[in-house]
Amino acid sequence: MNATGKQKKQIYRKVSPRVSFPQLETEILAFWRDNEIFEKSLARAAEKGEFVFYEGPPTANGRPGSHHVLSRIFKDIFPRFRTMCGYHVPRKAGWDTHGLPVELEVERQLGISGKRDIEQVGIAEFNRLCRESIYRYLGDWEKLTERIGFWIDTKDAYYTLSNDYIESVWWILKQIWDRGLLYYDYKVVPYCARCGTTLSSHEVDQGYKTVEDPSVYVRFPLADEPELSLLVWTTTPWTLISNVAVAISPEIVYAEIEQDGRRLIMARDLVAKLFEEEAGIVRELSAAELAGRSYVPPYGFVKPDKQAHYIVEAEFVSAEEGTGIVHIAPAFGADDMLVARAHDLPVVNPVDEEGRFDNRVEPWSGQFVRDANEEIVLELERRGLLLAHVPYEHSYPHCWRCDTSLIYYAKASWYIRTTAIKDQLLEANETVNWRPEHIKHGRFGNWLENNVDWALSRERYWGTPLPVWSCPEGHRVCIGSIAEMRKMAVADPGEDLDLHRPYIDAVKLKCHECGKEMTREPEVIDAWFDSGSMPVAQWHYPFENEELFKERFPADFICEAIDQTRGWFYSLMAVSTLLFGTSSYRNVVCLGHILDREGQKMSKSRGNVVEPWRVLDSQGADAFRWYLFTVSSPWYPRRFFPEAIEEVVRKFLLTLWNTYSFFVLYANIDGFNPGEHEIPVPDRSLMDRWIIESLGALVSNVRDGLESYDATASGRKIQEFVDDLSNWYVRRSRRRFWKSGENTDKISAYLTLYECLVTVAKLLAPYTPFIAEEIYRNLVTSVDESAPESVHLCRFPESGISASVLAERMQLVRRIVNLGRAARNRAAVKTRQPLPEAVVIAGEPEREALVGLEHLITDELNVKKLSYAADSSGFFTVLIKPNLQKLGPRFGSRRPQADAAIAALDPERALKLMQERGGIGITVEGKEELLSAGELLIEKVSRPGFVTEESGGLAVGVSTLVTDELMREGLARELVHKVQNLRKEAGLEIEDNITATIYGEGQLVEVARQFAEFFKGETLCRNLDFEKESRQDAATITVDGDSFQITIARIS
RNA sequence: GGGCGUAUAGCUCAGCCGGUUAGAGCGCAUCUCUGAUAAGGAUGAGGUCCCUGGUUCGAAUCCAGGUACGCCCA
Repeated sequence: MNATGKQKKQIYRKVSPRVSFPQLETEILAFWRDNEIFEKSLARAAEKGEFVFYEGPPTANGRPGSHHVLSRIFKDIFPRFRTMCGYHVPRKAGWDTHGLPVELEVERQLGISGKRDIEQVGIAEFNRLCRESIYRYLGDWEKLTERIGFWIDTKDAYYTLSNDYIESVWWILKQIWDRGLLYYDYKVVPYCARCGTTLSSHEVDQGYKTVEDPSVYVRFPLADEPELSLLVWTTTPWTLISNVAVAISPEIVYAEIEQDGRRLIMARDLVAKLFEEEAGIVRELSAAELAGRSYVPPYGFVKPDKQAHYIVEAEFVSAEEGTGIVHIAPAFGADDMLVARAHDLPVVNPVDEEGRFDNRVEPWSGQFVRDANEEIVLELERRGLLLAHVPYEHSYPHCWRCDTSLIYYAKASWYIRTTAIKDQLLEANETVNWRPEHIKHGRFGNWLENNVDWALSRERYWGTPLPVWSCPEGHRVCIGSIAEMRKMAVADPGEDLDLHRPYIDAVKLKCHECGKEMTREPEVIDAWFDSGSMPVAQWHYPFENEELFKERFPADFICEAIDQTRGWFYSLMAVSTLLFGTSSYRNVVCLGHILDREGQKMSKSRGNVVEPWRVLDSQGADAFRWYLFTVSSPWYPRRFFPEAIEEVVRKFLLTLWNTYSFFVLYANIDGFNPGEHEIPVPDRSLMDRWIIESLGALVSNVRDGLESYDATASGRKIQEFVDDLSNWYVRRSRRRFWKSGENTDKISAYLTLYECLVTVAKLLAPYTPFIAEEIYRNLVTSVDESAPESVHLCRFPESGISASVLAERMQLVRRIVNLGRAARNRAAVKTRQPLPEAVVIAGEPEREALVGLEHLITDELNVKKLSYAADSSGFFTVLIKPNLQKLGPRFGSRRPQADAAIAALDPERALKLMQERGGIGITVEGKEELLSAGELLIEKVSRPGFVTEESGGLAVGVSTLVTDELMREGLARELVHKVQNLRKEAGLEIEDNITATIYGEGQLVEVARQFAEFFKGETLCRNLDFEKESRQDAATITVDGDSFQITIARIS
């Protein structure tokens, strides 16, 4: 019996209700590390086989931020869950180490900018610094990864910069080459002629400015009908020199017009826009009539090597502005290049890499193209080809480094013909389970539908070198392995060759066809190809690990943020589809972004990034994780700021913690060991059965949720359960733990609470692995030596509980309690003051549902008895309302009249009729209509003498009659309450016994005498004495103006 | 410019199929309970359900067009 205070050995480690989660987590981390728990979870027999996870390699090119925490914990939770379900879930880490961001970081660090600068530094040195730069932040990443509890094997990580990795990538490229899908061609890119460099779209975005360009309307006479001209519009006159065709749209109607004695062709709908007065339309022409006709080009500096200068049809031509006839210069426009490809047009490019006309363009040779615009316009005018010339203001990109206006320029690069496997890609996508679903046929599906060939090469330095060598004769070879390269090498490159530039560039091969020396093509490849190759390259397949690769392909689960749809999600799928014709992943969780408090994207430049360590050090990883898992659906963008996490700590983690510490406190006092007792659930109280059933429902819910990759809904369910457990089960069961002696009811309560806590710990293990471990270890491993040493080595709970009506019954109890409390509040009577009666106004079904649960209501409301009033007549005001859900469909547009007829009924009479005859007639637009019971809603309220609260058809009245006896009992409870506070203030332990002496006289002392036994039982008081004299050094207790003095002392 | 997503209380979010008085938590005010609790309960203040139009007896919900923000593409 706890009240005796006899000392027993503490079974469980004492738990302070005050806890520092960050400190606790540090201890748990040490436990995991020292005992190799992660390794053990991997080493266990996998009953259910492999569950394959692929780590999308982060670029460790800067410090990790809060958004990385988001993706990394989602990468963690599902593998943890699957592991607990009996799968073997290897988690190989990986690092994306190549690419432009790394180079830019090094450029910044060196204070240089651009390719010329880099080459001045030297590629060897530059790449050495790139390599260094990657490793600089790796430690930060590993530290954060461990701290947030992301279990991934960083010791066995793959690095995209390793020779093994590169060799696998080469092998993949060779497969693609052998199928003829790797080719070299022109692509039009934004280009800064001054810096001599291509700009990425991101860089282009940074440099848009509003500028004024000449916009010209130029005549292109038809070859076989020179007096009739096509009217062409352009804002880049300098590109006219490279014209090879004009494009028209099949959607547009064209017209021949006569203007100032000239006959012109242009889009009919633009005629009025271009010429202020109505121009003379001679006739209309369809695109089909025009297509294929030849015209006289404006310039003949460069002779095209293919058929050119005729009219083609293209979808992109619009009738928004211009003339509906678009001049095509494939070297200087992306759309133009597409048209050129489609029609096998020549690419004419008389512009050098510095943006100047070459010597073929005699008049302007050596001049920067945009600077030549003005003279070109004048020259056109002299020849009578210029029809109009108007300044045109528009937004145009400039180089963010040097402010030079960019040109679009055809650069040759290497492509993978992904368009050839588009159908396979679409098929592969069908096999993937996307979360959220809309990505599949939305963003990602659309992207696949609009697939264009993969621009693979980059004229850069720090990346996987393109394994293509060529000889002066134009023979080319793609190398698929180091061995192959060795065999063809002119001079053996040595064993420890770094496959990066510049070392690989020095390797020369001997051409199989002509015997001449082959040099490597200078490009490196897109870093996305590296990461997309990871299913193969992480294993150095096919050079080794064949078994491993086969076992771990494809992935069951991957997870990244939404910006990866065109990034890793695509590159991963494209590479595996190219190689094997299938997707490399089955399930993918696509996360939204983390925004700041204002809904703006977090970025370094805005300075609104929340540093993850700030959260981890003050609130801990579990809090961070729980917040991110449960605050909203992970695929929505979510606003985030550190204070938001405080709520999670208070609301969830501390509630759980206090429930746990409550259990440990009492279980230690009672020496409760679950292994020593067995009480079948059906033999326990309704309260116990209720919470066990709720737990069972929770288990199935969480299982279902995690199986379908939804952590949020089930996380919220856990939170609700913990709230119920703490604020209803424990709250209502507290006296059962406190009761003296050992009895079935008390043991039932312990067993029940124990089972709830242990199960919740297991359910939480994937979510909040730290607190779950703490609770599990203290509650389970302390009493069961055969239990797994870590919650993460346990099996995830299974639900064997079938649904019953108990949940609904308890729900009813809680609704009644809520109404009763509301009523008390309204009557302004404290809960400590007992009241004679609460009346539940409800029907027979409710009455039956409450059998066996009444004590919960009387206890909670502090009333002497619970009674029922089923028959409401005479006690209530009755209200009737139309049931719109039923009457809407029935009456349709006549419903307002029906509403009016119902409103005109006498509610009392209507209720009576309804009860007696089951129906009531009304008149709607002169027609008799019979309403049945379900078609009206009936509400009842209030009863004289009681304070009544009503909600949702249920009402509870509380009698406010306080008799003298009840008042004295209320005072007694006040006394107990005050003395309990004294005990607390005196620092007494919960199980300490005391003696007490009361000094003084008056009503309050009389109450104490009358309720002495009650008082002694509640306060663990062995001896209560009374003295008449008051004593000034004692504590004073005052209730309602009456007071006495009291001293208490602990019995040792 | 195009595609996809998001918008509900001061804040973070629920709201299924169209239905009656649009909810929860936090925060604020007042009251209250408690020998586990940093907790719990009650009441109150707080809403242009982003805007406009449409469908419907009835729209936060469905449709169309817009606005703002985010991502991707051009």
